[in-house]
Amino acid sequence: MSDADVSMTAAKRPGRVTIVDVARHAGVSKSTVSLVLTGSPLVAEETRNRVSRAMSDLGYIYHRGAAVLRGAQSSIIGMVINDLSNPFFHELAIGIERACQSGSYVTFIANTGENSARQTQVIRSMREHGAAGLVICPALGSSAAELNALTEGVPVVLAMRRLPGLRASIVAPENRLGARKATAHLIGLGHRRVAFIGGMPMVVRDERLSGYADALGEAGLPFDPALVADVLPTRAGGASAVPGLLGLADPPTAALCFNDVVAIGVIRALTALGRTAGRDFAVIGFDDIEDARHMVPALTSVAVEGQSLGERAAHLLMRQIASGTILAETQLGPADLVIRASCGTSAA
Amino acid sequence: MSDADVSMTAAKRPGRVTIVDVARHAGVSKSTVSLVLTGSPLVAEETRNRVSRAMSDLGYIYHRGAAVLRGAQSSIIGMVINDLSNPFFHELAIGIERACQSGSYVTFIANTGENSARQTQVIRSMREHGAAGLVICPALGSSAAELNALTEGVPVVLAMRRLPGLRASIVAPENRLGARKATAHLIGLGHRRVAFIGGMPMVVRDERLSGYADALGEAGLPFDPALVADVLPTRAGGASAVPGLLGLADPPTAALCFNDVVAIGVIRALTALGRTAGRDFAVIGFDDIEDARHMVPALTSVAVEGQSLGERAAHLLMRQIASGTILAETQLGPADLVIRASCGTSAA
DNA sequence: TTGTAGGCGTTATCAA
DNA sequence: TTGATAACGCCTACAA
Repeated sequence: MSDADVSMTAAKRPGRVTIVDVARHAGVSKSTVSLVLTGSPLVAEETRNRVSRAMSDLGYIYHRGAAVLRGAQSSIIGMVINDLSNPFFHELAIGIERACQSGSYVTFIANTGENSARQTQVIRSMREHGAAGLVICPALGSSAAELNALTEGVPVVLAMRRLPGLRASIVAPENRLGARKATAHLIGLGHRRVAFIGGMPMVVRDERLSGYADALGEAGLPFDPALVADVLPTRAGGASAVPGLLGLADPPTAALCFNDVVAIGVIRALTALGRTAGRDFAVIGFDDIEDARHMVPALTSVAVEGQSLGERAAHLLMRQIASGTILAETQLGPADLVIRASCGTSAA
Repeated sequence: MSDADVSMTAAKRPGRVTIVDVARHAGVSKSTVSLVLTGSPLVAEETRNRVSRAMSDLGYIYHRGAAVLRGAQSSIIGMVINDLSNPFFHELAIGIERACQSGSYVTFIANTGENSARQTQVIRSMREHGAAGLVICPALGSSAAELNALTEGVPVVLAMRRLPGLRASIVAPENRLGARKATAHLIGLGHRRVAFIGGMPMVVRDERLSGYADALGEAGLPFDPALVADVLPTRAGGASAVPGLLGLADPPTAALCFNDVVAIGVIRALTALGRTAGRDFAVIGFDDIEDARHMVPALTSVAVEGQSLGERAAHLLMRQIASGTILAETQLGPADLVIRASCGTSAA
């Protein structure tokens, strides 16, 4: 009880207004203010109005941290995204956010940039801030064991990318089926040499590659490793694969790309080499980002509905938070081929 | 791998590990644990190790909310973005996030979708969660008075969009100058009828329109309201303006677009009408989003460096948070014309 | 170098 | 219907 403290208090910051201040101003106890805040029906109409007026008079702001400390449910949902510069993940994030808003949760977002060390940091940080649940698109090289430890006690939904061994729910598209349909379409157009471009070693890529192989097998075509280009799933990665593929002794006439961003890079590289996608070379992407339909030529792609995938992930998570259970449930979304100009109408 | 639901036993509700648990496990007092947490040099090496081991043994997670309640600095920075589906704002957000990370702040993001009621909600929510500062791209129709009340006591930096009357710092590009340079370039190519497409009534749009008018005036050309299309700053908005403009008695041969997204819509509409941007009609965008350089034709645009703008906004904010002051400082960033194919090399 | 005693803003429990 | 009081997990004194 020092005098110094008292004078400091008097000169305190733009004094944070607390329920005690509100209570004094309204002439009630702080318990009553709390009852008003939590919307209790026990408080008299007259009193409620007086308290509400006091709150706006004083510019009171609810201190959620204190409430959570006392035991209230946290309303924070954390989103951990591997690559926000890919428009697809951005669409996914919008969907998650929309659903969270309608459930009156607040989203926390972090971009890991495929860096698993950074991912560890941000997940820890979100937990320190009391996140009630997490939607994670794991960065490349994530360790399931580490993530399990890090997310102990909170529900987690993986979006798009599975991570074998992780105790979490999963929302993802039918990658294998989608890739099979796309490849079959190219084969149906008369292509016999179809490349698969892009993607790093991880489940999504393996699934899409399997679908590609499925379609080749069904058509009696050989799986030629020379036609599979392991490049970064970026525009630059896609572009970098093209010269090598076209320089093969028996070059491909079509390609299924790991995602739309890669496809955009491929189309750009083709253009630079004087070829036209959809006429000289068929290109199909994956994800069907919004840009796909606005490109020239418009990009044929496998639509996975990023926004609604995000919404479903968020709903699945919110359900677990509300029920206090942690599930390991898998929801598969559609992957439908949307045919546009970039794959042409028949083999060149 | 079945997708059947596997529910794990949930909710060991009363099981939060606190510093008291850590202290007991390590055989020290909770103050000592606190000292270790805050990195105090006062604690013995041996003790520190024992405590650290106890923390990882028990899976302890720091409770930042409790620390903030006690008086620690909040490490949350809120980003309030008007339209995350525009790649430009996404680049801005990445820049903000990167800077915040390097300052060991955590970002909170919310997309208002140009809805000012929603903006009020999310700002209130961020404050309830103890945000130390806010970066805001105000939604259309924001009220300065309301925002002033809502952000009382925390530093705010407006990014891109000013809001007259708001007590806040501002980081924005030289819109007027950039628009003037772009328009002058079109005029220099021989165009005499230059349209301005897109944008809603707000400061950014007024600035860019003023720059456009400046350049017309300098060249002795008239400002013709018929050439100014007030459409939504979206792809669809841009596309919708084209037929009307081309149908004028004395149609434009070039257009400066409010932003790149609008320009993309314009180019698409031109293509649909059998015209080619850069050959039959010159198009310049604004912002220079990453996609601009990958389009066909590549989009001439006014580069405003979204990521570095975001970084500067974040730095300005963090400086204010650290110093405990609230400034109203304006920082103007560059707006440089990047010439690519979409504006052609001479008037058609 | 470590331990003890509050108190931050809120809510839950009990009384009144 | 409202009020007093005790936590929640952490940090800042101050004492040992």
